[in-house]
Amino acid sequence: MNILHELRTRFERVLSDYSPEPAPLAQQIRMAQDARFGDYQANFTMALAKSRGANPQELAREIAAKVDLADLCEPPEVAGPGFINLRLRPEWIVAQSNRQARDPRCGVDPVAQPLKVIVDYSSPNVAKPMHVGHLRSSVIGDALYRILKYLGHEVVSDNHIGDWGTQFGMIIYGYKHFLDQAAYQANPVGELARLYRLVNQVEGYHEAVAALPGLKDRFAAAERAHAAARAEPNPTDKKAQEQRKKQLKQLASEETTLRDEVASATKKVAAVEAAPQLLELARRHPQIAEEARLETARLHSGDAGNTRLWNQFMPECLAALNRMYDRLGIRFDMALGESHYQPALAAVVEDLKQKGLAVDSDGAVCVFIPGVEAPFIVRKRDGAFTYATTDLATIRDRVDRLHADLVLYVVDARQGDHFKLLFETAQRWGYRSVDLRHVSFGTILGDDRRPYKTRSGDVVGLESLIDEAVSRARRIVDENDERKPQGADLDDSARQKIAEAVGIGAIKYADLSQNRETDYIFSWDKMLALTGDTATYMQYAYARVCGIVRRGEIDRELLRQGSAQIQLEHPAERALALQLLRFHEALDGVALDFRPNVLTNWLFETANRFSTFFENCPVLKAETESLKQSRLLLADLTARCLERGLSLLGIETIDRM
RNA sequence: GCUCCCGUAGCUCAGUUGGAUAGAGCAACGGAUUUCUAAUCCGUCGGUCGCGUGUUCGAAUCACGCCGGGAGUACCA
Repeated sequence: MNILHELRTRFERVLSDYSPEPAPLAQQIRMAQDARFGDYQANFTMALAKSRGANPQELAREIAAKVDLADLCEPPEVAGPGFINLRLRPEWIVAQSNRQARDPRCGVDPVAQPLKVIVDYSSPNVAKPMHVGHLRSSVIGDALYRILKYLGHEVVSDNHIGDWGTQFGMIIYGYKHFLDQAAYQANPVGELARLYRLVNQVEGYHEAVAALPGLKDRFAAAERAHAAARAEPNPTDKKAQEQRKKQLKQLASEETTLRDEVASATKKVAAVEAAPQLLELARRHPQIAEEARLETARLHSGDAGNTRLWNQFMPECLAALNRMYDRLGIRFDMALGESHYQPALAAVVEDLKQKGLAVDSDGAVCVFIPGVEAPFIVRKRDGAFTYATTDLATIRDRVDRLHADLVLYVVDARQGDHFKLLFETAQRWGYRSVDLRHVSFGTILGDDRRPYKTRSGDVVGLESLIDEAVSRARRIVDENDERKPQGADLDDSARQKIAEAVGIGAIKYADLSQNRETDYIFSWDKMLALTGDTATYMQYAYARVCGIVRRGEIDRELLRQGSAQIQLEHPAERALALQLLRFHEALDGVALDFRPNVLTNWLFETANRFSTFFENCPVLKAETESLKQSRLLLADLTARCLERGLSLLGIETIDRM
């Protein structure tokens, strides 16, 4: 039961007498912002009265009198300029709560018309170890997958892994020239990662050496230009002053950018020159970038040796990825990587050309979208396909074969331009019925608020992030357990299990609780915080219910099957029960714009209200047996909703902590 | 140059397609434990919602213009 939805439906029936478009008006029924205004409020009368030239308060009273709400609300009140305030009837809340307490789905009815949804997320490059940058896509995507599925949609998760790109050529080149056989035997993926980094570093070295003189010249020129502009007298005219200020700023920013580039290139060169072995290696492989590209090209054209290497590397790489996903509790229904679509790419380009969508330009094959300057390159000058081509082939497959209604791409906001072009091209190509959505999220920034760059060297690996989170959690678990008044009651394995759930939950929650659009500042303390608005708080509330149940030796299953009835006398009980009834609302809220933080908000509020209930309403020592049963049922329902809600975010619960 | 995003309390952020007196967490300070887990609860302090103009009954939210920060922008994905 979605209360909000129910109220809107009831109002809509009346509103159709007032407007040909009652739905948008009914949308203006909201949860009340202030408890004094009741539980829900209708805000549409002011706008409606305006368009009809009526008095809003009179209109509000008129509509309020017509709406059939008697079973679920107290008589509506009109307040202020024409708000209709709605307060739910206690009996109605009680009846709904009792129903919800017995409902295995926690009061969430499946959607009437399920959609076929494909959620595309995580998409790491198999050649490189996963790092914090992959976290957001993986965690947000997994949560959306679970939530949409729970709402009743037919959802498929797909890990569109990068297993066919330039990086593979680099690994193959590294494998052929720099392999440490013993290290590869011991830890294949670790050695491949080392090879990737090595090739990347040497490539970067040559690039930097080649670019440095030019960069230095440009930097010096920028410095001179900036100095010269500064030396000029300040004009007296106000407009000219502003213009000068702007110009100076621009020159300063150019200077800074070039200074950074020089510094970065110098650093790359210095790093290699500081290590004689590296330098020697670089000298022996002057064409490394070009050679690595050739290895990629050979792989793509079916070269037997490189294909054999690819087949040799892939299982190891995938196994390493899966170990990480296992630990994070993330699973995919399919993992169709770039290589999977390789055979289909030529046909995509041909088709685009035939339909007149793609044209030759500077030797490349591009789609041009009117109004957009940048081309959408589906085939490079050297004949290779790009990720644009792969993405188009993927859409074709997802629509033609999988019959997708909706495809979510959970990808960094910086790829917004790519998706804009991709979706536009797909439409023109004929894929109009499918809803393609870029579920974008903010960039991970460093502590200095500057974008967190993968190649900066200071990459925080996902593995070490998780280890750190778990060990921090373990320390808290130990401390807390030993401080218990009755004495510690957890053995080592129990503590470790709790630490895993709490630590990993903390990481996920930190990501999910933030509006996905905003940039994310990477901070150990924030990501691993275990007090306040964190997963731990919800897990703790859950564990407290389990504590009550344990202490009272209650069989929760039997409790639900029994005849106990929820009664809501104390304000804390009412507040909690009403909050629990809004579970469905919260999930619908997530689905509306694919924002998991709507669910984290709900969970936090729920745990909050439970804590208040816990302080004020003794359960096992309730005054009467029926009150005890009522509170047990309410606590059980709270636990089930918390457990369900957290699990929809991919966060585990533990019975004691 | 063009396109896009961001600017809310000391810090990190919410703010549900415009609603009533802008909310949390952290930090600071003060309380609460003979009572089901104090990883908690209750309270205090803290804000020209970057600035300005406009749209209207009503703006943190919408439009336009500034200021400040960031991202993307032809063959990497």
